[in-house]
Amino acid sequence: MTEPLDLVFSALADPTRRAILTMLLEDDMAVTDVAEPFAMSLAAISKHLGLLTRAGLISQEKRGRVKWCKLEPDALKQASVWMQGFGQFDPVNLDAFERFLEREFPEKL
Amino acid sequence: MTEPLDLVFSALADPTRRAILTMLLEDDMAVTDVAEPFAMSLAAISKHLGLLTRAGLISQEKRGRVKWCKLEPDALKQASVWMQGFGQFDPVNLDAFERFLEREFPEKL
DNA sequence: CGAACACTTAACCAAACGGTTGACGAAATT
DNA sequence: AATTTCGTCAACCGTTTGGTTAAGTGTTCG
Repeated sequence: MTEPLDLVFSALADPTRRAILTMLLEDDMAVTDVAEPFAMSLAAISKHLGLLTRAGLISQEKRGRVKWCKLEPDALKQASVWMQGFGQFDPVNLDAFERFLEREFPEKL
Repeated sequence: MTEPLDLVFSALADPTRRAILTMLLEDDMAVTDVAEPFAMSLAAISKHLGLLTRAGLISQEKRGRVKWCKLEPDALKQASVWMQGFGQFDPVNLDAFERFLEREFPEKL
């Protein structure tokens, strides 16, 4: 019953997890390094990373004894598309943007 | 400690609440009408609406004995902006879009 | 006035969440 | 071989969440 959007949005609902994602924007990181700035146990961070992985927002790959965490921003795409459905996020004007699309990228439509 | 983004994302994490928002996209609705399609009590829906209101995603105005629910899509904006920070959601090309903005709406930049 | 309608609130419940500590396994170092 | 490092797992704990039912508050209508 648990849809992908449920996983993604509830993953994003926690400030620690959003901070982790922001950190991973810079570069891939080991679990220990992800945990370092936070005032909580490594086990807690490990759980957060597990949740982010289940949501598809990051991937984890073990090389040697260190497990690398990698941002998977594509997982945000579906959530972003859902929100776009509510419109009005365009900084300017949707009609003008559509005209722009037709003019500049007719092959993508 | 609870930031606005926490409220918005956790509000969006529930499929019932997302469905309610989608319904309100059509038109403003009374609480009873919002509850009608769902297989749960009116009290449960009332709680969901309270949460959506606290998150700023809807507003409620009582006229007579019926309380009208209105979508407030602006509350999604900050969340949308946060996600945009992870890039790659632009359907086309961000650079081209920025050039478009400068050309079409120089006064907004 | 009294009854029906539109909601909200309170009390309760099971399950999930966010954190802890402690034990553990697997890889690297010495 | 022994030890340290990296990370997960299990058990536990208090709080929050998503639902229930039942009672209560207004508001409208007959």
